[in-house]
Amino acid sequence: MKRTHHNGELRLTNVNEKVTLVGWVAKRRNLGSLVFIDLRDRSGIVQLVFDETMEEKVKDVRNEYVLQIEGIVSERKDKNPKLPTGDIEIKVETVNIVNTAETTPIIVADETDALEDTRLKYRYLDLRRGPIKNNLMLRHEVCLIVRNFLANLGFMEVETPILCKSTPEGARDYLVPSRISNGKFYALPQSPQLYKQLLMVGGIEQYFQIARCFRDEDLRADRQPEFTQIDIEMSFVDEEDVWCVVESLMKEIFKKVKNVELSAFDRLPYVESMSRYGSDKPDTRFGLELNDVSEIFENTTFEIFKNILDAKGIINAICLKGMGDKFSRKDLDKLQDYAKVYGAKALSYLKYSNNELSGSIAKVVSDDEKTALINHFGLEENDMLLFVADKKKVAQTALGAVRLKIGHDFDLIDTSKFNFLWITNFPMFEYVEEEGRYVAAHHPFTSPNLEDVDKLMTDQENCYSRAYDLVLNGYELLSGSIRIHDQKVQAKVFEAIGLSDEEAKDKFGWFLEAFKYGTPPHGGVGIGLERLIMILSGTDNIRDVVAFPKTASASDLMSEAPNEVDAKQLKELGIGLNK
RNA sequence: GGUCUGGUGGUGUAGCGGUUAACAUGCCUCCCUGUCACGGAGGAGAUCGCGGGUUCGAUUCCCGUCCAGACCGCCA
Repeated sequence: MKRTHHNGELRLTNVNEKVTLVGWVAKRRNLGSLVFIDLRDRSGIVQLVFDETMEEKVKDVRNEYVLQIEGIVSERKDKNPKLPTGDIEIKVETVNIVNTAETTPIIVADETDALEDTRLKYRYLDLRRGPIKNNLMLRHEVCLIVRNFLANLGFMEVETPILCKSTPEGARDYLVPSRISNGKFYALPQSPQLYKQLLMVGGIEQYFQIARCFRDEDLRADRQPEFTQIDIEMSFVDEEDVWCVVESLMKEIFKKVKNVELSAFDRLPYVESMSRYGSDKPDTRFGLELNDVSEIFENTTFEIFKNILDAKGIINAICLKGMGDKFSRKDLDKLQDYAKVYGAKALSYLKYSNNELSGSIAKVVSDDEKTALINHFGLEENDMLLFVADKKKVAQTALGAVRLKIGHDFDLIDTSKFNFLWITNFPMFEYVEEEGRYVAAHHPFTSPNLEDVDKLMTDQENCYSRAYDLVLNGYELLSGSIRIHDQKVQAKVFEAIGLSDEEAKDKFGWFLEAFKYGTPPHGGVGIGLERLIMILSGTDNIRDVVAFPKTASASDLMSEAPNEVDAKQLKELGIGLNK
């Protein structure tokens, strides 16, 4: 179909040119024998003018009709500074109505109307609008940068299987029944983890893939059941090598997309991140750091604090400078409810005013303790302290969540910043009370810290790993690790998480078999592409950066997937219906 | 699995124990030669998500359910 220009690109320099344009009717303004039509294509909008000789031909044209027109680019008398093409318009000479359109359920031209569920049901109409389309274009641009940049560094892209063997540990798998082997199942990959490690065994040395991953877990504003990972793995490397590649990749992306020069990324060990921010993905664009004030209450007579300290819990506090008068009793109750969501039993507070501490625990805190608090925080008029006393992890995460909420609610966050932060030295294991055992905090192929290898069996609690996350503005942008390449260490790790030789062989034997034949030291990362695009585009909703996303209940409002299938299909798969 | 919020013309909202269910926008008809959120006149369009209960009477109150969203659990 003939077309000489893209609508949004026409400028004064095109004046007097004869052009052929195509697109959708974004808006029409009929002034009788003079008609204006805004014609939209992917590049933008241009105004068409139809004079009295043309009016008859377009009088039945409606929004979203598809037109092809020929006309002359002309300079406007009244320019529209709001439009990139606002200096010119097209005097139309011929018009071809290529297709008609019914009245659309959402008004494409009005980008504020319609709630998200309606927009999702008619996603193809939502895509005609600017915001989602621009995010997809940005995503495309980033993927191109990634491919070119990594290829130039010597990485090669390899596709790994989508139909995989189900791995028991970790996220819930999406299962695919096998028709040829009734009763057996494939799993969709949670990530290409095992395959990319086998590529390292296979001598690929530097691999990457823009890989689709699947996890059958509940959704969140930043989580979809299927998502894309920029997956990278490298042989003969340690942490510094991996971090260097990732940093330079991020610098390239931010330079090209945002024209921002990133400085070297900060690093923070996991334990310190938890104690200072109460999170392993801290937003460091603002302060309000957590303080462990347990020592001040060492000899407290306040029963609740005493019991918590006796049970090896901690008293955590944050200091809100000059904000005491910003919190009413009701606000503090609400904030306490918020802390309770994260498992805290209470959120206590003390306000400092007229050289005195008052508040929820003022009566049960001794004068010595008050003096110690005032000195510790250097309290001044109208400062306020918030406390969570609990098991260490609860005290940290609950107060960390409160910290973040206050940061958001009081606009303490400098949104112009991009704070990259490596979180390092993650714990190797995590104790799961329900199962009564330690599990791998990352995955069981993560290498322990070399100095902690001896602790694998004796002191799991204090065993740290060579896993790392890259955090950007409070989002976990990627996870990665240096993997185990030594079979003996691997066997110890399996033993530590209570996996017998037999079980390990049954579950991962196909994978471990490969490690017998000369495995290079290797490591890598998986970068969450959607989260990166979210931050680059400034949205906090992952659905805004996915062409056809799922709802919170993992369904597609447009196609109505998942759906019931024919009994015949199930029979072929050897799956019975409980009906 | 849990907590919370929402569901009213095509779309977005208002409302309320008894209404002719309101407003904006979109849609339809007519008028209009410089609009660009065009303007003007008129019109159509809603069993108030679904089921049950309370009540003389429920869109409104209660219970259940479905859908959408946020969060906790979960996400090696």
